[in-house]
Amino acid sequence: MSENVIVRFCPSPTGPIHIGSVRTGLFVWLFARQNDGRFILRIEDTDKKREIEGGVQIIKDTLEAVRLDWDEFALQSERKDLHRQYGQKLYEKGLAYADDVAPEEVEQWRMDAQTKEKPFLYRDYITEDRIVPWEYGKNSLRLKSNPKTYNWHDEVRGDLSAGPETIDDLVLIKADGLATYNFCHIVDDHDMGITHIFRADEFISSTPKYLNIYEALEIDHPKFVTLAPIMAENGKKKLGKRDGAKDVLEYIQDGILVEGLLNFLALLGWNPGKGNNQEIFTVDELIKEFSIEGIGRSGANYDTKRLEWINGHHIRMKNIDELYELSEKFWPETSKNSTDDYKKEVLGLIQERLKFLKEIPELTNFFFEEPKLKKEELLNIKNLEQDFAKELLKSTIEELERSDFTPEDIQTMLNNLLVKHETKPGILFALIRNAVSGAKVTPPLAETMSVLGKKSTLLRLKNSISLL
RNA sequence: GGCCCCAUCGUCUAACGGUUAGGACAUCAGAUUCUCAAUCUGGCAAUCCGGGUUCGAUUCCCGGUGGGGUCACCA
Repeated sequence: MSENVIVRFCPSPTGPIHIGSVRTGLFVWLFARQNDGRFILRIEDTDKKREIEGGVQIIKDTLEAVRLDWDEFALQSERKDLHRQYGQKLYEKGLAYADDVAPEEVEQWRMDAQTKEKPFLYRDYITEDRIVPWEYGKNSLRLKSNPKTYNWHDEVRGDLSAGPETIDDLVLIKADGLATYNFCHIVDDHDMGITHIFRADEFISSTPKYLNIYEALEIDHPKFVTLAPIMAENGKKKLGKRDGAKDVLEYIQDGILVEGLLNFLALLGWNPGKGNNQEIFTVDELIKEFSIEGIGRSGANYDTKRLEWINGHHIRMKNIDELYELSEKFWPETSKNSTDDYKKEVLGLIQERLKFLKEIPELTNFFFEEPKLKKEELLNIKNLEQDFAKELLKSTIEELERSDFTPEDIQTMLNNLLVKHETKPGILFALIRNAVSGAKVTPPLAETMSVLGKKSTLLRLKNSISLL
């Protein structure tokens, strides 16, 4: 693409960041990195009523957690003098005005429009005599709009247009002296030299209003790149905070890898196209392959199963040392006295069946703690007689005492036992699995016992005999 | 309600007028000397409806339907 790509991601500090926002951030970031451009994190904090304590930090923490690094940071509220200057310019040109209509009255106008089943347009209600001199910080400044049909081009949606009925006299600078998003994003984008605006679907309908402002300001607008919304799982609603949209940090806390999450999000609304069926991407591959042409038009449903499948791939792509490092916070309490080497071996056994790291405790607990078995649980195997079970366990112990406990050797001995007792793996292996792990689900037996070690394995086998 | 956007298997999507409509997730079988997973093989499964344009429409146009968005001194 072009050389001097400058793009921005603009969350507002109103709470946890959900995946819809991060998806937008990811696309912006990928585009910047791909084009050796500049990625600006600009916090839209001009609504002080909605801002929450620590909101800015949450945004920074979240982006850091998913490794979207920014080249420049800005707080929009600190740029209010610039916004004021631009507002002043419009005011002097007669393209903006202040009025003294009270919020309550505006609310009445709105109700009136609603009763008439018409869209509420401020310009239909404001009258000349209500206009007053603009006093910055005391009253608000509104655009004197120029209602007409606007046509524009969107990099994803193509040619779009909307008629004059969508144009209105919106507030540019609020009575508190801070600009509205509608105004200051335009000023800041222009001032920062933004080349592409990535944003979601819901901004299409306000774009004509923005075009009106660009025109009044006599400046060009960046290229528009519209992203389709992400819909809530199972639902047809746009994914929002109230629809159970999860805080992105929660995914990380559940042990979804950053690579997995970004891979998943990238594929929600983008694909390499051209018959390219690749599903699993590293971050570097995403940077390389990403393209605006590959961005889809229609909304995508968020699908947990797919996220887990993708994440499983990324888990398996890690070598054991990397994965072990990532797994640090996920081990069960019972493992605290175990060595790193032992835990690494355990991890190696479960790596390929892990979808996210929070599953580690349930899959590994028996490696660290002796099973507390009841007799019925031990014998809960089809057609298994107690006496035969006892015989099998005794025989298993005798064999394994002579083993060097490599998985291969254990497997050989297990096979011998099958022949010797004329039984099936479904019975013998299930019995041993019960005795050794107390778990219904484990990695393959021989490997499990090998990692567990000779001493521990034999002890557990003996303990289970004493139950019978 | 006005305006705007969107529409292919249950889900994510490919096919930029000509394909037996492809892939993936999920699901269902089978294989892998045992469970679970991974892997492999196979099955099920879609062009919202109606009109055009065209020799030919998933693809282009119009209308409907459905879904989403928007109409704040929120972003």
